[in-house]
This record gives sequence, C-alpha cells and structure tokens, in this order.
Amino acid sequence: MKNSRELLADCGLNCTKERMLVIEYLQRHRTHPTAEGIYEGLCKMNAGVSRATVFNTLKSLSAQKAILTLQIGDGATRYDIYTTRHAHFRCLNCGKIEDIPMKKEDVMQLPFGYEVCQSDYHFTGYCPECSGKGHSLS
Amino acid sequence: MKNSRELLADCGLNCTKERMLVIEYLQRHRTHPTAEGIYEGLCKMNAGVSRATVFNTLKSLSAQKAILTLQIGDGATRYDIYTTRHAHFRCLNCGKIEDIPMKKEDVMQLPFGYEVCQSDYHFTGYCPECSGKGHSLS
DNA sequence: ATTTGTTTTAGATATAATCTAAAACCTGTG
DNA sequence: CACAGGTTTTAGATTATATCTAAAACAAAT
Repeated sequence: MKNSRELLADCGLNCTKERMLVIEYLQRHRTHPTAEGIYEGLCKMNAGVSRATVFNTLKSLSAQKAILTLQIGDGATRYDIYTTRHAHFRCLNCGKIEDIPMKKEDVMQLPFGYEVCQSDYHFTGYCPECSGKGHSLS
Repeated sequence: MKNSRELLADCGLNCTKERMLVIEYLQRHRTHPTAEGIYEGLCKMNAGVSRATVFNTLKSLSAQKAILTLQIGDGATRYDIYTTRHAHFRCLNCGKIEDIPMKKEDVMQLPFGYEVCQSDYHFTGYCPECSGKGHSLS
C-alpha cells in the first residue's frame, strides 16, 4: 500500500500533516466513513485537524481519483481509499457497508457513444450475517 | 401507465390531492427531479403543496417501492417513478441524468448469502451528445 | 532565510432534509 | 349525508451536511 506521502505526490498535492492524517485514517478504517466520522476520529486522536480541512482534503483526493466518493444510504457521503474495481453492499439490518469483489465481466457495457468516467454498483439488502433472521419480514 | 389514484391504492396510501399532484408531476417529468425541483414545479402551478408534504410523499412512495430514490451526483436525492430494471447515466457536461436500458444478464450476481433488495447501477461521464467535444480534456 | 503561492482554520453561511403540533382532510360507518 | 377517528398537511423551526470567507500558518523552491 502506498504511503500517504507518495499518494499526495502522485496526486500533485502538497504534503501537509493534515492531508497525511486524513489519508492514514482512511487506510486504517476501511469502513467507508463519512467526512464527519473522519473528523471525529481525528479529534479523538487530538490531531487538531479542522472540519473544513477534512472536507477540502477529501475533495482534492477525490478530484484526483485517489479515493472514491460513495453516495450509498441516506446520510452523508462516504469515502473509500480502495479504488480498484469493486461493488458495494449496504446491510439494512447492521448498517455495514461492505466491498464486493467484481469480475471484469461483471462490468456492464453501455450503449455506443457513452464515455464512462466512473461506474458505481450499489446493492442494498441483508448481508450473510443478518440474512435469514427475519429482518426482511417485519 | 397506472394513474395516481391506482398507484396510491396499490401502496395502501390514502388518496390525497397533494400525493396525486406529486405522482403526476413525476409522471410528466422523467428528468429525475429533486424534491426541491418537484416542490418548485408544483409552486409554479399554484398547486399549494408544501415542501414537507413533497418530502413526506416521496418517502412514503419510496418505502412502498413505487418510486426509486437516486443518490447520483453531488447534490440532493433524485426521484424516478419508472421502477423497472434500468441503470442511470449522469453527464458531467450537460448535467442530464439518463435512463440506460439493462438486460437481465447485466445484473451482477452477488456471492452466496447476500439477500439483495435493491440494485443501483450509476455511471458518470459524457453522454453521446457531449462526448468528443473536448470536455474531458480540460 | 526569504519569498510566494498554497493550505488551514473557526465561524458564518448555504443547502438538504426532518421535526413539530395544530389544523385540515380522508375514509369507513351509521 | 353527517360523523368520528385516524391520517395528512402545513409553516416554520430545527437538524444535518457541506461550503465559503479572509486572516494566519505553512510548504517548497530559491
């Protein structure tokens, strides 16, 4: 895994301690956290990073495609530093958002003429741990 | 196409003039509008429907799976009353969100154990009208 | 060390969505 | 049709999410 310094260099972004902290937080927490979640996590570490900086950093990294922004679920935007091809699954019972491996042939072919920059595959339902426990009956 | 009264009956929702207006707006505007967009559209018609009612109605219809909620793009949630299987494409140049037909075999198979309730396929890029005009170079 | 452009910051602002409780409405029943 | 009782609507307040601002701090090249 690329370290935060290399990642920032690859993105053409100046290396600041705040950006490094955000990247390292994402590398340690592969739970698809929200900006607020990252901010709170950093606060607990007494990192002294402001909310605006967390948003700014996520925006810069996202613009460079170094992280994915996920609009899954109802709440805030979530972020994922794992950028290779994969789908996402959100469990309606436990709320967890999981990575789902994708094969090359799972990628849908669009009609001629569309120039695709980004593909998002989102599934919602019950994960193997929560499925079959009657959650879907209610 | 089912009329608004039938649709509400199928959802087990009382038939009110406000709900009918929201449904009919969605049937006439297949542009994946936001709640705010629907509210403004209804205001222009002097429909006298409040913002809260637009949100309430969309939430009820969504809970009954009578409409799709789309978390595509950066802004607000968008709504689609066309609920049969299809993907969505958002153009980075013109902003339009288009329906993309999907074949049964385009639906990705998840690993064993996952109980899928909803699948969302979102693509972002340049639509045939905007592609090849240098927008992706900038 | 100096310079210059970039980044960070706290708080204000903007945007999206939900909550509140009173009034209005829908629908089934008589 | 009139009534009763639960449901829905409403305007405005509130919450949640994200961005803006301009001054201060910082990074990186010299």
